[in-house]
Amino acid sequence: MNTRKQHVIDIAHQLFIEKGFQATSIQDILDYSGISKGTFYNYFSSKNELLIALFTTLFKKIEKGQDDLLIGQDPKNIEIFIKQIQYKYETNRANKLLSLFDEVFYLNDEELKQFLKRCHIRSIRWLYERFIDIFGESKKPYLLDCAIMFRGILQNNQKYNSAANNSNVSIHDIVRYSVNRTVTMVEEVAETGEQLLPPELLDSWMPNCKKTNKAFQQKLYHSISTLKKSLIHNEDQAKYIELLDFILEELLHSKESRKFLIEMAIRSLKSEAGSLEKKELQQLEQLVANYFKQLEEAD
Amino acid sequence: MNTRKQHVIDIAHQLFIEKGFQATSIQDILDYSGISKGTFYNYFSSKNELLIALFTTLFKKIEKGQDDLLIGQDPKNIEIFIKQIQYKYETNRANKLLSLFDEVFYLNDEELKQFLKRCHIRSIRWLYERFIDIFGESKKPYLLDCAIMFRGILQNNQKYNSAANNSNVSIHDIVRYSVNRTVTMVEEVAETGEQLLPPELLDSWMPNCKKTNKAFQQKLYHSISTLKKSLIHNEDQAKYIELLDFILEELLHSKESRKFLIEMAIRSLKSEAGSLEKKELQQLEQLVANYFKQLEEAD
DNA sequence: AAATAATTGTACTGCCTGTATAAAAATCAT
DNA sequence: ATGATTTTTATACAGGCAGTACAATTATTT
Repeated sequence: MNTRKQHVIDIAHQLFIEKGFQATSIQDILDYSGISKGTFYNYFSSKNELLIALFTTLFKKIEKGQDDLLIGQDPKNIEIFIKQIQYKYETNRANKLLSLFDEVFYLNDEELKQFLKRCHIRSIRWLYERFIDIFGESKKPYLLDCAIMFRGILQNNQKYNSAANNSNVSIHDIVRYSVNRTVTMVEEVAETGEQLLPPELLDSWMPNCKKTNKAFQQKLYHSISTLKKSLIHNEDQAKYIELLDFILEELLHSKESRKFLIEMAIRSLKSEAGSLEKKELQQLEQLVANYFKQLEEAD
Repeated sequence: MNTRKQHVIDIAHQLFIEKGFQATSIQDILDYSGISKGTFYNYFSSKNELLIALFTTLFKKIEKGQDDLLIGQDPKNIEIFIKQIQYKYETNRANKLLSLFDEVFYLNDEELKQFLKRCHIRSIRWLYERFIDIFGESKKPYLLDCAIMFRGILQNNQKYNSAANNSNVSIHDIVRYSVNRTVTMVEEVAETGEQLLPPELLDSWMPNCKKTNKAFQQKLYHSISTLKKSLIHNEDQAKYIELLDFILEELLHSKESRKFLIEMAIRSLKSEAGSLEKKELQQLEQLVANYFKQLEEAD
């Protein structure tokens, strides 16, 4: 990667650590890195893209560090696992990755959200597979649940421990404590047979990005809600809202959206709309047209 | 409370559920509730204040609901506890409270953050005290850890279960499963004597809001970082940054800030500052003056 | 040296939160 | 009921933000 671009990422990372993502303006990044706005948008199409680039490099680094710890070692050895987790959390802490991750997850950007979800699932899957190494194939049906709970236990212990900053407990202690709890849990649920989520779910989570679909949903939702808003004080409000809700429903929740119905609904709205809504309706029409075009291409 | 004001809160709540807090603009709230901007800012001093008002009413409602379930019942009975937790999570889900809470925690507003932290600690304390009811005084030293871990287990189980929306596991099952794990954990740590956080910490967390202090910190930090930024291309950058960092350090991390040193530092900066920085320096001076005044009043 | 690509500076759009204020409407006190 | 006070409205405004547009300049390739 371009060293200049990497330099911008590093500066941004530093600023995100100090002030948080949302509190850091693009102008801040420009001032500190000494590049111009044009160059920034030549490198990244948006602030969120920069964040994705940052996360990508950090996650790669962490994954590599974790994998290196396993090389030439016995995967069954739980001490290695502890070292791996400890490494991850120490790196996270140094980079304030967890806060950043939390802060950013609920931003109103489908692409970013999908990316973060994928990272998330990836790390759960990693845990799950390491648990198979450690606890054996026979415990498999319970290990997704245990991976999820281990994550919760560790994360919360870590969070409250750093809140109690006077505490002299080290990350190593926290990891060991959390692992100890998990070992007992695995034994217990394997004994009683209790299960919440079957591990097969992981497969259905992984490839299922549907990125374009989600982005479409967001745009669609935005368009419909703008239209609804512009109708608030209209006398035939109820009728129009019904039509808009129908379009939404038909596009998102029916197995196969009926194109002619939706087109008819939009036409009907257009014929009675004021000039203000007309522009928005045209956008909606375009959006729907693109959606169907894309569907046909996929066949 | 004013019914009109409550109505605005309800409308806002609905919008936050549908679109999220950040994606809902004040204009949206005005349009849907039919009030004017002036009235809005008469009711709430900011969007964040509105959110605090919303959280306050919701939390009160949940706490009351939980307490009502305990009336006339045996506090030792774990079934009642399960019902209480189930009630809380069902209400949370209906109100999307957890997402809202997560979304909003990292906004750049100290007052809001302090408020949310207090809510957080409050709920952990509630768990801890219920655990004392259930598991007995003898287990007390381990019950803060267990409350924290229970929260993590439950929250994660719940999160992944709703992600796997095809799952037919009910909230009740998730709560019961999580409680079962916790019961074993309590026994285990009481046996082995492992402890991360002593419960006495709760007391030191609770009253210690230091709201004004935190708000001051935020303003101070902002002021210093603006000044730093304006010095980026200054030749004596390093010297000034050193001075600024000293002021920050002395004000925030020394037991008793030495007023005369800080005033001297600011004077020295002022004497050599450009006109641009002068305005910002004056604000910093004012901020520091107010801080010391407040300290003296507190004595 | 010419052609191509990267970078800069600046002005712009459009959205946002929050402020200011004068006019209108509603409520209260006498 | 009327005069005083508070609440509400409408509207314009300030300042900050992300992102776009584009012509002028500087680097890099060929």
